[in-house]
Amino acid sequence: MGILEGRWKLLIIHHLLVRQPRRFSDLERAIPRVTQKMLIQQLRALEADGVVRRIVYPELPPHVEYELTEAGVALTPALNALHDWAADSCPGP
Amino acid sequence: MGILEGRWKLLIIHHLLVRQPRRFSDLERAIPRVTQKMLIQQLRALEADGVVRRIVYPELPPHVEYELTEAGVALTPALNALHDWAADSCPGP
DNA sequence: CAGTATCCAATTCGATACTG
DNA sequence: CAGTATCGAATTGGATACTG
Repeated sequence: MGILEGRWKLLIIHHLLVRQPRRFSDLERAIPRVTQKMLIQQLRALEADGVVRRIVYPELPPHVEYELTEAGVALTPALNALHDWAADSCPGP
Repeated sequence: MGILEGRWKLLIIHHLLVRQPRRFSDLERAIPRVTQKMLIQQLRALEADGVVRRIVYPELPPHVEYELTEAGVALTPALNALHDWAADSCPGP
């Protein structure tokens, strides 16, 4: 375990679950306060953990897409459960 | 969100779900590589987040127990889902 | 037993600038 | 567009010693 550590991984996976695939700049826009550095760092980590797949289209300008692997998609129930919990237990006005 | 960050929180909650309540030294033994400092630190954070309740028995020697609040118990489905996912997606030989 | 207190190393994170 | 490089600040984590 420990695969889901880091402030951004859950958010990244969440946004990939909402819409797939996503381009790098797409994710950048979807997650407002993340820096490029953190985004790429966490994406690489998720890739290394087998949760995210990186697809490069050798075009100009560069085109890279990210999508969830099967293992990544399999996180859906867990993320939903976490989301529900957060909605119930961390109510905001 | 971000309540579950930190290396130990999920472990602490897990052990509290397994058996409640737990004394401090209990948790210390249950989580081998945690230091006292980190354990108390994370427990305080969980307490502040309303996930864990701390109960002090004014005895000698001191006696303190920790248990999950309702919000903490409500994490059960999420933790189970994560556990299942880990079992499926991070297979070890 | 259930913590505190210190000190120090390692890691994380953000801002900024630059590149193919 | 999709990164890489570098720096420094902040946070986190561990070891150790001590206390009511």
